[in-house]
Amino acid sequence: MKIKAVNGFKDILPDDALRWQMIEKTARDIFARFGMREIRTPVLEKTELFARSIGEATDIVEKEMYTFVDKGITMRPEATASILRAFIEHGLHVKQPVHRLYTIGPMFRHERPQKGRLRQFHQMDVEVIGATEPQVDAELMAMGQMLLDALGIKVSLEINSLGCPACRPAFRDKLIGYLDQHRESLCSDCRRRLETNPLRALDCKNRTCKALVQDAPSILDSLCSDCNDHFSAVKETLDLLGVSYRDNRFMVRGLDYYTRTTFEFITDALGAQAAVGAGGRYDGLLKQLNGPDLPGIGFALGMERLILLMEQQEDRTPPQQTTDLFVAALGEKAAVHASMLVHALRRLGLAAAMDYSGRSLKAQMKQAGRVNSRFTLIIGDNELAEEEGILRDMNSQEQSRFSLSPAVDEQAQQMAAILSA
RNA sequence: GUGAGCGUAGCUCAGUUGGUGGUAGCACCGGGUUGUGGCCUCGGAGGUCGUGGGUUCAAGUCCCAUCGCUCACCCCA
Repeated sequence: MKIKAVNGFKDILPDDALRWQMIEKTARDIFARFGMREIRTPVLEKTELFARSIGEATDIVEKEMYTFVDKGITMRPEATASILRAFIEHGLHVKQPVHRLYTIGPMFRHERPQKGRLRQFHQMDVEVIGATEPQVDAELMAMGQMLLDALGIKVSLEINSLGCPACRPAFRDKLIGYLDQHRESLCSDCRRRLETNPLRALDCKNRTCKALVQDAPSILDSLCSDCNDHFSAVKETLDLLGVSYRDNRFMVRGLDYYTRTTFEFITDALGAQAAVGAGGRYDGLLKQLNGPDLPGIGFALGMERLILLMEQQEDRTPPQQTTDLFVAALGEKAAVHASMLVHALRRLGLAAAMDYSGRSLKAQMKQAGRVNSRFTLIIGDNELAEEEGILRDMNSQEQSRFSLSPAVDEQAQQMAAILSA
């Protein structure tokens, strides 16, 4: 029986890794423009951290976590909790009033894998801690949009407000009242949600529930004046920044800690997985974790989903690794010269390669093409005798002579000059 | 946790109502070009048909089980 990767865990092979690097580079660059600084936290945390932040009654905590029961530790299902833990543990808040942080890495959830959903998946996660201003909410969404634009991914942005502890309970009661009236028409899931998390009935996909919910009381009508002002200011700022969005009063989030602003970047191109990025404000969460009473807001982008969309939507060809010079050597003496030259070139910062198997020139040329070599230097017995190799431009197919006579280091300098011209 | 579908070469896949010898393309190796990649052409190598059992004169093909994968529900990035 063959040993294979475990279900829901995927290898990222060399042909794909360059795309990952490109996405991460683009993200880091844009995050830096917004003053975000990287933080890296462990993938393992005390189980209690996630239970207390994400919420005991959420699906994630109830049945999706990879937990070492005997050790009381869990592989992170999301990044926010870990970042806040680190923030609190190291007392970062005393250094400055507002922290802008990001992290990129793997998350783990024990769900049934399907398109765009894995058990180990990767997120780019951004958190701003210590700022309550609605402009920050809008700025984060604008940043997300900027990144998605840079990657050539088309999505739409939907926003909502979930209110705060001052106004959400009243809405919750109103909603329960309404749903209870129509209890008979609700699907079995929603009848259960009525007890556990009535808000989630709002984005039920069942057709009759969907219709029913259209006439349900709207959270937006129940917001307290502070929350209402906040939400208005968020939208105003989005308008100012030229970020388009759509109100979606039915959008709720699967994590308990969200307050006020929530948002999702969604697509219809990924089957059941609509959200490629999502987040929101969590103003009471730090205090709840025994930290300072600071507001926070953040969001995460799903790397695998971004990649699926890019493969589907992109017009340009994916990046490929290239080689500056391939040296094709014929015979042992030539191979010795080649290996010294290749090493000297690498010392100078160039990507140089050769083949040690002593195969035919044709085979070596083929290899040069395979590694996307810009130039190939051919060294055979004739060339050694004349102390001049043949330098071939692989694109134009033009060939010229290259002196092999001075010291190897000087040849490398010469070559570097030619390659950078 | 629930439901459906699919497992043939490294990859993508043919395989007709069960009928002898398992396709092809891509990729790989070699020749045509005795020292020149991509294109062309010729050849080569590469398989326990997921695994186990059953039906049958005969199973890649039908049945059962099992393992694996995929998609969907739920939920989520």
